[in-house]
Amino acid sequence: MTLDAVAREAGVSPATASRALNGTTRVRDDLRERVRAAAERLDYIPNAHAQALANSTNNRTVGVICHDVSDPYFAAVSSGVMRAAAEQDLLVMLASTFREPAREIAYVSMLRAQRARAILLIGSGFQDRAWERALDAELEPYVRGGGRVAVVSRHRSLRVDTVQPENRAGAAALARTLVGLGHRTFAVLTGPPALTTVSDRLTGFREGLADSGIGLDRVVEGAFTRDGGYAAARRLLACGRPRPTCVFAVTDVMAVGALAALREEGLRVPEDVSLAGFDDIPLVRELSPALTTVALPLTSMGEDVIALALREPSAGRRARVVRVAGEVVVRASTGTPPVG
Amino acid sequence: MTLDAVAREAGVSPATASRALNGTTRVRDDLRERVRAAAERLDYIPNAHAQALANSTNNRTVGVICHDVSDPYFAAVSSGVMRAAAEQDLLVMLASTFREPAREIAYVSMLRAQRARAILLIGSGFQDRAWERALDAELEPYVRGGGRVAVVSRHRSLRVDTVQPENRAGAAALARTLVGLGHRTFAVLTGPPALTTVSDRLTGFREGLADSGIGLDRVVEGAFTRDGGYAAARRLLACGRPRPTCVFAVTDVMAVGALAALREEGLRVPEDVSLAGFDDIPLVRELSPALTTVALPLTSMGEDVIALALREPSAGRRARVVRVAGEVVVRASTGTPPVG
DNA sequence: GCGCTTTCAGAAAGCGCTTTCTGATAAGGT
DNA sequence: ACCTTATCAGAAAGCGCTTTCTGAAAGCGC
Repeated sequence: MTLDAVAREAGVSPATASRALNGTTRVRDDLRERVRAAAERLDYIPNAHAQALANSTNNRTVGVICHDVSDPYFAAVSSGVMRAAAEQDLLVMLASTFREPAREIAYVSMLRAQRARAILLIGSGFQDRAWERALDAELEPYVRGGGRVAVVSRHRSLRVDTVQPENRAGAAALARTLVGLGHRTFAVLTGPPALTTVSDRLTGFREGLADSGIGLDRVVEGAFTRDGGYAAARRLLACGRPRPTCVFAVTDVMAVGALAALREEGLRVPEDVSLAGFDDIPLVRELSPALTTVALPLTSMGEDVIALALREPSAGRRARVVRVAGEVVVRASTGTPPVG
Repeated sequence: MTLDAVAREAGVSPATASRALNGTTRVRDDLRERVRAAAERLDYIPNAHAQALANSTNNRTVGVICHDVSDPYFAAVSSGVMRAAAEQDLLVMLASTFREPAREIAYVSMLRAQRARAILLIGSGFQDRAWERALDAELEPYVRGGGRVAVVSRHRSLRVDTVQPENRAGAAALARTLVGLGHRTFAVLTGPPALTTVSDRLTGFREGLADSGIGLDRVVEGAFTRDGGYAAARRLLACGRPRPTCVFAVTDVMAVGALAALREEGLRVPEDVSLAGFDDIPLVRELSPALTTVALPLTSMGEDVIALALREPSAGRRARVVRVAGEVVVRASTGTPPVG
C-alpha cells in the first residue's frame, strides 16, 4: 500500500494525500477527510524509509548502546530512556555490545546509517586508545551532520553532553557513614581502573576515609560483573591477611557476587563483615541482608540523558553536564564491626 | 557523503560504486579497490533508508516488543535475542510497552513502517478482545507482505511461530517435588488469569498436586510484578485462614515480592513456610534463602525465537512451536513443612 | 468589473540508493 | 579473419515519500 494508491483511491494527487495525512499544510476539510478514509480503508502505513529519505530532518529513532541489557543497571537506565522516548513517539534501537569494543563501533556506524536522531551511550567506555579514536571518528562526523550524542557516565575522552553521577561525593559520603558505624579497616572491590566510574568511586571512598585519618587497607580488582565481584571477594579472603571489617564493592552488581563469596566462606554479613555497594539496582533491596548502597536515580538518569540529547543544541559548542547526586542508603548489610 | 560522491572520487559510475561496495556483482579488482579507497577517504556511510527503499528485501532490523526491559525475565530473553542478532549483523529495535495495550499496537505499527524484517513479541498478551483484534489486524498484513513474526509464550489467539515453555509440565513437576518434601497445604500466587502462562502454570500445579490426591488450598491473584507478588502474599496472610505450608508464585518476580511480604510478617522461609517460583531469573539464586523454582533457559529462548522468525517460512502455513522444558531446581526456600 | 492578494491542489523534482537494461570490450570457437 | 559468447561498466529507471514551484480559483478593495 503506497501513498499513490491512497491518493488514487481518494481522487487526489499524492501531494495532497501527503499533506492531508501529515497536516503539514492546510488542506480543504472534505479532501482531508476523503484521504483519511481512503488510508484507513486500504490499511495504509507510510514507509518510514521513504519518509526518512525524502525528509531527512524528521527522524523518529534514537539509538541506545549499552554493554548488556540483562545487567540491571543498564536495564534500569534503558527503561527510563524508553519511557521518555515513548512519550515523544520515538522508537528506541537498543544494542548490547557485550563489552566488545568492536561491536560498539559497529553499532554506532549502523546507527549512523539509520540516520538516528540521537545516539545514547550508557555506561563506561573502554580503556583502549585505538578504540577511543575510532569511536571519536564515528561520532564526530555524526555530530557535525546534525546528530545528537549524549552519554551516561562516560569516558573522559568524549566531549559530549553527559549525565554524570556524583560518584566521588557519593563514595566519600558512604565511607564516612561506614566509619561512623565504627569500621576502621576497609577493602574495596573495584572494576577495571580505566573506567572513570571506578576510579572516581575509589578516589571518593579514599577521601571519605581520609577525613577520619583512615587508610584503605586493600583494593582488589575484578570484572565489572556479578562474577567479577565474586572472584574479587574470594581473592580478598584467600590472601591470608587479616580480614577487613568492611568491604565496599564499587557496584551493586559486584556486591551481589561478593555477598555470595562471603557466604560461601561461612562469614555472616554484617556480623562478621559489613558489605556495601553503589547504584541501588532494584534487586539489592531484596537480598538478605538488604544491601547498603549509594542510591542513584537510574530510571530518571535515563530520562535525563535522552532529554539532554534531544534538547536544542546550545549556542556555544560546550558540552553540558547534568550532575546527579547519590544518596547513601543504609540497610542491613552493614553494621558495627565485630568486637575483638 | 553520498555514493555519488564516492563514485566521482573514484572515477566510476554510481552503479559500479554500489556493486563494488556491496559485492553483489563482479567488479574488476582495480576499480573495486579504487572505490573502497574513495569510500574510506570520504568516510562514507551508506544511507540505510535509501538502501531499504531501493532494495526492500534487504532489511537489517528486527523489532522486539516486551512489557518492560527492566523486568529481569524480559531482560534475559532480550539479551538472548540481541546476542543472536549481533551475530547476524542485525539491529534490534527494542520497545517496552509498559503494559499498555495501545502502546503495543503503536509499536507494531512503527515497526511495520520501518519494514522491520521480523517482529518478536516477548511475553504474554492482554486479555482485551478489541486489542487482540487490533493486533491481529496489524500483524496479518505485515505477514502477508513478507514480514516474519515469532513470539515467546503468547496468547492463544495468535497463529504464529512460538517458543513455548512447558509451563504446565514444569509446574506439575514442581508440585510433585513439593509434595515429596511433605507439604500438603498449598497456596498459589497468580497473575492475571487471562494469560496462558498463568493459567497453564496454575493448571499444571493443580495436576501435580492431584497426582497425590491433594487439592489446592488457596489461589490469590496479583499483578504480574514484584509488587503484585508482595500484595498477593499479604492478602494471603491477612485472610485469617490457616496458613498453607507452601506457597507457589507463578513467576519468580512475584516470588521476590512474596518473600519480602512473608519476611515482614515475621515468617521464616522455609522453616515456617516454603516458597517456590517459576522462571529462574538470574537474581533468585542470590536471595537468601535462594529460591526454589522451575528453571527456563531464558537467554536461549531469546535465541530460539529470533531463529524461528528468521528461518525460511515452512512450505505449509502452519505455525511452528518450539517447546522448551523447565527444570525443577530445589534451593533453600523450600524445606519440609513445620511439624504440628 | 478590474487588478490585487490569498488559498490551496497538482506537477515535478528530488532524497540516495539498487538494479535492470544496454552496450562496449575481450575472449573463444571454427 | 569472423561471428558468437562471456564480462563487466554505465545509463536510467525506479523505490515511496516530501516539498518546492506553478497555476487556477476565489476573495478583496476601488
